[in-house]
Amino acid sequence: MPLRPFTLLPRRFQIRPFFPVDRGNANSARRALNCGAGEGIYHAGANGLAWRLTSGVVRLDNVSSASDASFASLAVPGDILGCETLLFGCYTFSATALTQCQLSPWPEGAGALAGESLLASLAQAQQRAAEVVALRGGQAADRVLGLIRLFTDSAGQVVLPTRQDIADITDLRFETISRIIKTLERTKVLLPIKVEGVHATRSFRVDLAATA
Amino acid sequence: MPLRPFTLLPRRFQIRPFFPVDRGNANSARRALNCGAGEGIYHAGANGLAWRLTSGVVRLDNVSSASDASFASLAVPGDILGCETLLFGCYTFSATALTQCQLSPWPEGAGALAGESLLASLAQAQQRAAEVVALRGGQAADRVLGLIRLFTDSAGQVVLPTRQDIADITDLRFETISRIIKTLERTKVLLPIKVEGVHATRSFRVDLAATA
DNA sequence: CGCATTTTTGATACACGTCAATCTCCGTGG
DNA sequence: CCACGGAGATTGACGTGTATCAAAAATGCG
Repeated sequence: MPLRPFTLLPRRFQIRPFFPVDRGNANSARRALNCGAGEGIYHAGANGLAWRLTSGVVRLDNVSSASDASFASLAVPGDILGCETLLFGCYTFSATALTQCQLSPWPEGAGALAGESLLASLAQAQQRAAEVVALRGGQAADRVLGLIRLFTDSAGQVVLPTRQDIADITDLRFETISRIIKTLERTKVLLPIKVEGVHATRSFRVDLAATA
Repeated sequence: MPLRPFTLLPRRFQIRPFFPVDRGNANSARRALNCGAGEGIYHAGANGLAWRLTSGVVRLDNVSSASDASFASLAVPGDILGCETLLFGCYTFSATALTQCQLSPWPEGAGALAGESLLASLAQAQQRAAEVVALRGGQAADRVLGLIRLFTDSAGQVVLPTRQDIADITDLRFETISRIIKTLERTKVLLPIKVEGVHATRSFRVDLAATA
C-alpha cells in the first residue's frame, strides 16, 4: 500500500523516499535519467535497468520491512548502480538522489561488459566501500567533515543533503549534525551561499584549510 | 624502517601486521596461498597478484603513513582481493588474514575476466560494502553480534579475531568488546570451545536464538 | 617456570543521544 | 502581498553508552 508523498509521520519514520514514479517505459527506452535531490530512483525488489551515475550523489538503502529503510552505501559519479538486477532480475537496494543527479543506462555499449571497464568498476566499488566505512568511524565532527569533503565540488562549493540524511550516513543524530554544521559555520569552515532551487541551509562555500 | 614482529608498543599502535614474507616467487607461480590468523597477505603500495578468497576472513586497511593503518573493509569467501593491482600495478589496501585463510590467484582462467563472472563479483562487492557499513552502526552489542554472525560457520561454530581487530572493525574499543563478549558468554549466547591452534578466548559455539 | 601478549575488570569522564521547545524557510491560498 | 502551515533546522537541559585510564588476571610460548 503506497503512501502519498506527504504523510503525518516525521521524516525518519517515513517510507524513505516517495516512489510514485513509474519509469517502466522510460527504462526500456534506455534514456538518460535526471533526478532532483530527495527523489527516489528505484526501489529494492523492483526490476529495471542498471545505471552509471554521471553526476550527483546517490544513497543506497537496505529495505527490510516495507516501512523501514537503513543506510547501506553511497554512490558518487562514475559508480555503477543496481548491477545486481542484471543477475537476479531485481534490485537489492533502494536508491535515492541526495543531490541533483544524472544517470545513464549501463552497460553503455555492446562490448562494455568485457575486460578492463568492468574491472575498473570493481576496483572503484571497493574503494567506495572504504570511503563510506571511514564516514562511520572516529569523532562526530571528523565524520561530518569527511562527508563534506565527499560532497564538495572542484570549485569549493557544496550542496549538502538534509541533516537527517547526513545523520543516517554517519550514524549520528540529526541534532548532532545540526550542532556540528553550525559550529563549522561559526568557525568559518562553511560559508552559507545562495544556490538556485536549493534549501538555504544546505549550500556552502567550503574552506577546509580553516579546520587545521 | 621495518619493525620487528614484537615491539614495545601496544598492539593498536603497531604497524599493523608483520610483512616479512616475500611471496615474489610463489606469486609468479600462481599457486594457491594459505595464511594463518593474523598473517599479512599483501601490503598497500606493493605489487603482486589479485586473489579470490576461498575460505576465511580477510581484513583490508588503508595505510596512510608508514606506521598507521586504519580499517577499510572486510573480505569473506568468494570475494576478490587486490584487483586494483591489475589496473594500477600496486595494491591500494593492505590485507591481513583474520582467521585461517585460503586464496587462489585471480582471474582463474583465460575467459574468466569476461561477462557474468566479473559482474557477479561487482554485485558481491557492493553487497559486502553494505554489510561492513552495518557493522559500524547502532548499539555496540548489536555490532558485535553482527560480526559474530558474519564469522560463524554453517555448523554454528565461530573463531573470532582478536578483541582489537573486532574493535577496529566495529569502531569500538577493545575493552568494550571484551565486556560485550563476556556478557554474551554469561547469557549463554557464546559457549567457549577448544579448537586446535586457536587462542582459548576466541572460539565458541554460537546460539543466536538466545539473543532474542 | 617466566615473560610477553591479550583479555578481563573496575572507576570515572565525556561525547553524543534524547526529549522538547522554538525558529526558519518556503510553498500555498486567500 | 501577506497570513498560514508544514517540513526541516536550531538550541537547551539533561541522561547514558562508551571511552579512557589503570591494574590484575589469563593464556601461550620459549
